[in-house]
Amino acid sequence: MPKEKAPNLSSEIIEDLSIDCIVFGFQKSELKVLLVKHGGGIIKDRWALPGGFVTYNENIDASAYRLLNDLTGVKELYLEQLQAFGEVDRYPTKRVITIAYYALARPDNYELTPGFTASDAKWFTITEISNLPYDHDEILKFAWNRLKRKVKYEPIGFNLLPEKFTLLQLQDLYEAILETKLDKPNFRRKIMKMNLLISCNEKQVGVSHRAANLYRFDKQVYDRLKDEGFIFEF
Amino acid sequence: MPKEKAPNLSSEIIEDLSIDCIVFGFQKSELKVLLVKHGGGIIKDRWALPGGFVTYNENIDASAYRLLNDLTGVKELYLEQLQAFGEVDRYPTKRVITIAYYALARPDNYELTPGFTASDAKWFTITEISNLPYDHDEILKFAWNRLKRKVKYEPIGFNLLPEKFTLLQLQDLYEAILETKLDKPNFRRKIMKMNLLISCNEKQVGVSHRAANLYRFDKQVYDRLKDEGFIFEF
DNA sequence: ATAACTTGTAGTCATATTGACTATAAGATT
DNA sequence: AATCTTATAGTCAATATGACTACAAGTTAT
Repeated sequence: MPKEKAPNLSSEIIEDLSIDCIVFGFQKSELKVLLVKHGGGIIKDRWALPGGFVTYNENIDASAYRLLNDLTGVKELYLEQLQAFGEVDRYPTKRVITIAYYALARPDNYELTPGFTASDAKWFTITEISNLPYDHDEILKFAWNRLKRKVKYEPIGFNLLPEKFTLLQLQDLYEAILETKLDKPNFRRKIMKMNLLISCNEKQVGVSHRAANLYRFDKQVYDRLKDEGFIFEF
Repeated sequence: MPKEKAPNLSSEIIEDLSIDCIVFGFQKSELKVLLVKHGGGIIKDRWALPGGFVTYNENIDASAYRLLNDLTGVKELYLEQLQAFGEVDRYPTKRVITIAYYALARPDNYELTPGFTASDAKWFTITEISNLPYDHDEILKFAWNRLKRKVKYEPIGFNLLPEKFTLLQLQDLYEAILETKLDKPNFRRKIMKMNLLISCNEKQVGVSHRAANLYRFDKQVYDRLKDEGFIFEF
């Protein structure tokens, strides 16, 4: 059902409203974030969160998708709004309020193709990121805190892990997000009791130790738990 | 530390950016929401969430406070941002993105003094609210869902209950928010174990049945739990 | 080939928590 | 005095938790 509204419905940008995206990834047991290098403008050659301006004729969610895709080539991922950041002086040259979005993705699934205002795009280990321009450090911290809280009442991993994964990989993910160490047998017991995982009846290959069983998420249970919410104290 | 930035730093409004506030209250065992009647404009005489436009020289948080105070007289309450709502057609005459805030308050603490663009201000029982203009129904629903989720990992009640309250009042609050019935002895046991409540060693007066003990929140524990978060499955 | 090492997986156990109750207390009202 | 209503204490079986131990199944080193 397309909706049309007459006034100022153009693809001109709204001067004072931008979008910034935090895309989390998980790779080699580390939590990653996708950043872009600016090709020009006031922060030329600096790494920052992918973002840009909203236009009059697009929903803000659509704007986040478009910008992320144009800047990095990443698409078809689930973006969720975090919140707006609107300090008067957060942007140096004029008043710009930004709406932050975040997403979870598998870095290996994407070939990064920098474009639009981005001269480069790259996954960074989250703990090694600092001194981002504007208030991007604050936004990133906010996003990470949200993620830390989120993993306690919603299943997570579906968008971050390969389709088939071991219990240790899942545990590593939780440990990377929460920045803690968890007890292996207890983690396993807790996860298995949720009926969230289906055994693939396959073992991992190419590891120099006893091969672990591979699991995949039961999408039905996953979605149900995501809707209902649960309580997961680690 | 005042901050000054040169361009477009004026008290002119940002045409395409508004604020809407959901103020929750608790009164007579019911969850309430503060609405205002519009004194003019395109929804003259209709009840809606208190809100208005942001100006170039104020932070968005400050804007929310200002608008709420100007419209209803309510002030000195803790506002927290929910998120932005930015469908292209959410506002009829032009493109306006709104940032929603919510707060918890004690209705009895405030004398409502409608002003600015509001001709009236009133507390409504949440379950009786419907057909708000724009996307305010959606925003309200979103806010309530957030509150429902929030009570499960943060203490709540400090801003909603009178200073001294009974365990049943606290339980009524949870029941009103969550729209469920809870078991009295179990609720009591769970709450008491948190060390969140301090007995006032006083009984309620003027009730036509056995008077219950009065409690107040232990602010230290309350704030600590609010920071740390906890897990509360009812 | 065997030992040493690494990770996987099963299981133990004391303690704490939960949910569903029952029972009794302390008033107020009829 | 009987009958309400709400307060508050306690029971109990079932389940969950945290901190472990033990053993399995492979790889790599000697």
